[in-house]
Amino acid sequence: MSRTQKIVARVPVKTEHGNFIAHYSEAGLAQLDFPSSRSAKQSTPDSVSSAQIGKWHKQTSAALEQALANKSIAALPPLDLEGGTEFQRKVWGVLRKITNGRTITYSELAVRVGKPKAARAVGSACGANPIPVLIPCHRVLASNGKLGGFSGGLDWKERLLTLEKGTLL
DNA sequence: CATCCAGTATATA
DNA sequence: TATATACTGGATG
Repeated sequence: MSRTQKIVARVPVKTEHGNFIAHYSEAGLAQLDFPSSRSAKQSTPDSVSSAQIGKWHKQTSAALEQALANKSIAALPPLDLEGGTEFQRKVWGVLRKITNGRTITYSELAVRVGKPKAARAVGSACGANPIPVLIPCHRVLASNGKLGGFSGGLDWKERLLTLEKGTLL
């Protein structure tokens, strides 16, 4: 996928689970990365360069903390989903409707976007989700109860689910 | 129970 | 154009 988005700021978000990195474009929050490894190349994150981004970041931080504390998210900053196809945006839209602690299967998700046979494609769409946690891609399970996979590492998916469901399985 | 296969949207080589 | 995916349900051995 070609993210032609222009990231104007990368700001670290400190949480009890680590240092996430929020990427902002002119339109809003464009991407969120899990702590460590992957984006260890965070070349000196541009500091907050405008009041608007500062405001968005405040919302992002709050939302992330709430999500990681198993609380309902009060507000989200505008999301810049420019990089997604229509199909992917539909999938992400459905994901955002999944309430705290609830899970869904890839196939049901496929049904909800009008393509009951596209469970596999749904998996790809989830993987393309630029904003994990806030767009709960971790609440999607395979129909047989398996976790499937997760971009940020299966350990995260498990951790998040355990956190939300109290006890997984 | 282990494989295989088609159907589907995207990405990558 | 071919292959590989965060899949699934059905067919086959």
